[in-house]
Amino acid sequence: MEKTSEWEQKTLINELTQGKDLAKQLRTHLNPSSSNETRKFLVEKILSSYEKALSMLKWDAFVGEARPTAAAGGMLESPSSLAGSSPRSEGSDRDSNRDVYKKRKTLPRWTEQVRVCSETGLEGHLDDGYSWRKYGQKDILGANYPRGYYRCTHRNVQGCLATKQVQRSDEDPSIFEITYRGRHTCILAPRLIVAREKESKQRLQQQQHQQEKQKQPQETFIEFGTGLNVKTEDLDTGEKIFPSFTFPSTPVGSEIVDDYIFSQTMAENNFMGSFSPAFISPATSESNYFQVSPCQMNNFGLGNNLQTSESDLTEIISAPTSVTNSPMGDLDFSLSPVDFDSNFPFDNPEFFA
DNA sequence: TTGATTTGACCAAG
DNA sequence: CTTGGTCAAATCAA
Repeated sequence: MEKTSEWEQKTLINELTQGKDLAKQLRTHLNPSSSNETRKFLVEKILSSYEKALSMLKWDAFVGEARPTAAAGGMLESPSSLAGSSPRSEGSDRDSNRDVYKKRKTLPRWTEQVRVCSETGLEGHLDDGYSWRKYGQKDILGANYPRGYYRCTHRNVQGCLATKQVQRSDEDPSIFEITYRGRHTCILAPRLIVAREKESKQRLQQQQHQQEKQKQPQETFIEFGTGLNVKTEDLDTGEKIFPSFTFPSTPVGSEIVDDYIFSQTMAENNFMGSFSPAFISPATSESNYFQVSPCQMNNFGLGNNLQTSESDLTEIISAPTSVTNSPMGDLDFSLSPVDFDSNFPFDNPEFFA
């Protein structure tokens, strides 16, 4: 269990650190010789990083709140706090998989409203790094556009229960409202994220090279531009969403470590000190909602997000226990379950080897 | 052939 | 009843 939060912390820290590094990058690009595109791109990436981090924090804060034992530790969740009793256990009466309907409801849910500035930028945030598989589409009453239903590609293999809904906004078709449900418990996903990040950074790198050498700004690079709203809607159930299957600690590592301009992260591990006290007790299920409009378009009136916290903690998510025994699960133990602390060797390539 | 998408049916909740 | 969410067979694509 704890390893999940470990992973999340790493990802979180990764995002924050990345944001910091990107900000540094941005600072160096404030001189007039740098192109506007570069700066825009950096801003996008920074916002994206912080947005991800905040999303995670909201989730973690919720978990901490819902489970008093962990509250003190907040997202830093001491391993012992959740150790003992896993709420699942019986799972005997789910003969039909029909009661996924019930269980779905208990998953955490949050919404991102993604504005797409250009057609190609569309993929910037709609493709969030996870691999999704569409499993349905439905016309929604009062909506001009159908809602698409996606679930994690690795659901069957790894029991990842994450799903998302994508709905195009009526008024502004460039806005997509993406509702996420559940956290990814799959292993591949984080790698994909990293891969993507790396990808985009490399693109930035290329971009910079191009600009420096041939002064040839390219539209494509800035089309990441999205306006992004995130609200945490339903943080119901403090139950263990991640039954017994957790991530290995690896994913954030291997690819990040290698290259590029953002002397990636973790090297200067003063991060812990900076964020732990501040984030321990964020206002949980309140309108944790932020909005940015990097495209400098007008803000759209999405500011009032009613939080309908329907927390029926009675529902227990019992993901297939079999997942625990999956081969992937072994990875779980291949890496030391160290308590995550500020000395976590992110910057040590060997750790991820 | 395998994996993803489409799409109508089905189910639960309200 | 209606509606939103999911399933699963058919279909498409690599």
